[in-house]
Amino acid sequence: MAGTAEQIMDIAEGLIRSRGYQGFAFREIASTVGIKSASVHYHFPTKGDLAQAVMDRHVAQFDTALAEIDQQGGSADKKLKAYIGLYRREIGKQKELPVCMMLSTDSEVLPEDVVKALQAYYKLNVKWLTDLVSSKHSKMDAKTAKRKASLIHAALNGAVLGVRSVNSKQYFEQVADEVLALL
Amino acid sequence: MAGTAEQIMDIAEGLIRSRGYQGFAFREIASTVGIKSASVHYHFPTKGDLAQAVMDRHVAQFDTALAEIDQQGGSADKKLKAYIGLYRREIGKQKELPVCMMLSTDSEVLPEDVVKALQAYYKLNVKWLTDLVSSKHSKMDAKTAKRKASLIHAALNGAVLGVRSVNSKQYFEQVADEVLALL
DNA sequence: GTCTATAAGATGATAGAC
DNA sequence: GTCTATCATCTTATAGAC
Repeated sequence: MAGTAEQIMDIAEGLIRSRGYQGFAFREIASTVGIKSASVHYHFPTKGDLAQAVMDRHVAQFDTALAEIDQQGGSADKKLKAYIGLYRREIGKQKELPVCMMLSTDSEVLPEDVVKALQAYYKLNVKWLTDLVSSKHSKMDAKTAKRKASLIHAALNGAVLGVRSVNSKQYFEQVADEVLALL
Repeated sequence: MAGTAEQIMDIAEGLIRSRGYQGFAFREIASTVGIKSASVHYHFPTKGDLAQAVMDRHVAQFDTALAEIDQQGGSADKKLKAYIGLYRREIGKQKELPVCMMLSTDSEVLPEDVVKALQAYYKLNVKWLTDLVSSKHSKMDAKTAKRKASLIHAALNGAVLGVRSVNSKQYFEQVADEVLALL
C-alpha cells in the first residue's frame, strides 16, 4: 500500500504521459485516488509542484537505471541495447509518451524550474551516450562522438514519438535496430 | 489583407505550435485578431474544427513543398537536403514545434478525424523518404529501404524536439548533418 | 490528512440583435 | 460577420472545521 503522495504522483504521471501537463486536473486525480482535490493540494500545493515532483522522481529512477547499466559492464553494444530497453519500457502502455518528452512539448506553460530540470535531463542523456560512443571508438575525437550520440538520441526519441502516429510498436523496434547499427 | 478565417488559423497555428491544442483559447485568438470569441465560432464552430482546418492547411502546404522538391529533380542527396530544409524552416521561431508534431502529442484529446489526418501525414512522410532511399540504392529491397527511411524520419523529428530542450538550433544542424550521411 | 465550502477566474459554446 | 449577453462547466487554489 503506497502512500497517498505516491499514488497521486503515479496517477499524475500517467495523465501527463497520455494528455500532457495541461490535460490533467486535481479533481480527476483526487477522484481516482478516492479523496478530494483539497487533499491533493495538501500534498502538492500547486500544479507546478506536482509536475516537478513527478519529474524529479522519474529522473531519479532513470539515473539509477543508467548506473545499473554501467555497473553490469559488458560491451558498448550491450549497453546500448540496455539503454534502448529503457525506452521500450516506457512505450509499454500504448498512447503514452515518456514523461520528459511530453513535458518538453509543454515547456511553454511549465514552471521555470521544471524546464531547467528538463534541460539537465537532456544533457545527461547525451553525455552518457557520448561516453558510450567514445568507449567503443577510442580514436574518435570528442566532437564527432557527441554528434553520433546526438543522432542516436534524436532517433530514439523520434522513434517513440512515431509509435503514436503509426499506432504500432513495431515502428519503434525497426528504428531501434537501425540505431544499434549506428554505434 | 488576409481574410478573417486566415488570420484566425495563423494565430491558432502559432499557439498550437508553442503551447499545444490545450494551450489556446477562443478568447485569446479573438482578442489578437481584434474581434470577439463568438465571431471566431462563426468561422470555426468548434475547437476541433479549428484544429482540423489548421492541420489541413499545413498538410496542403507540405504536399506542395514535396511536389516542388520532386519537380526540381537532382540527386537523392540534394532532395534530402531540401527535405531537411522543410524541417529547418519550422524551427525558425524558437520554442515552436511543427504543428503535426505538437498535435501528435495531443492526440488523446483531439477529435478522431484530426488523429486520422495525423496518421496519414506520417505515412506520407515515410513513403516519400522510402522512395528517396530506393532511388539512391536501386538494389536495396523495399523493406530495408523503409527501415532506413524510418530512421531518417525519426532522427529528424527527434532533432526538432531536442532544440527545445537544449535551447540551441545548432543541435538540429548537427543531427541533420549526420542524417545526410545516412542516406 | 482529509473534509466542506467557496472564491475567482477561465473555458467552449449558443441565442438573438444589429 | 460581428456584436452583447449569457450559460453551464471546469479550473487552481484557499480557509477553516474535524
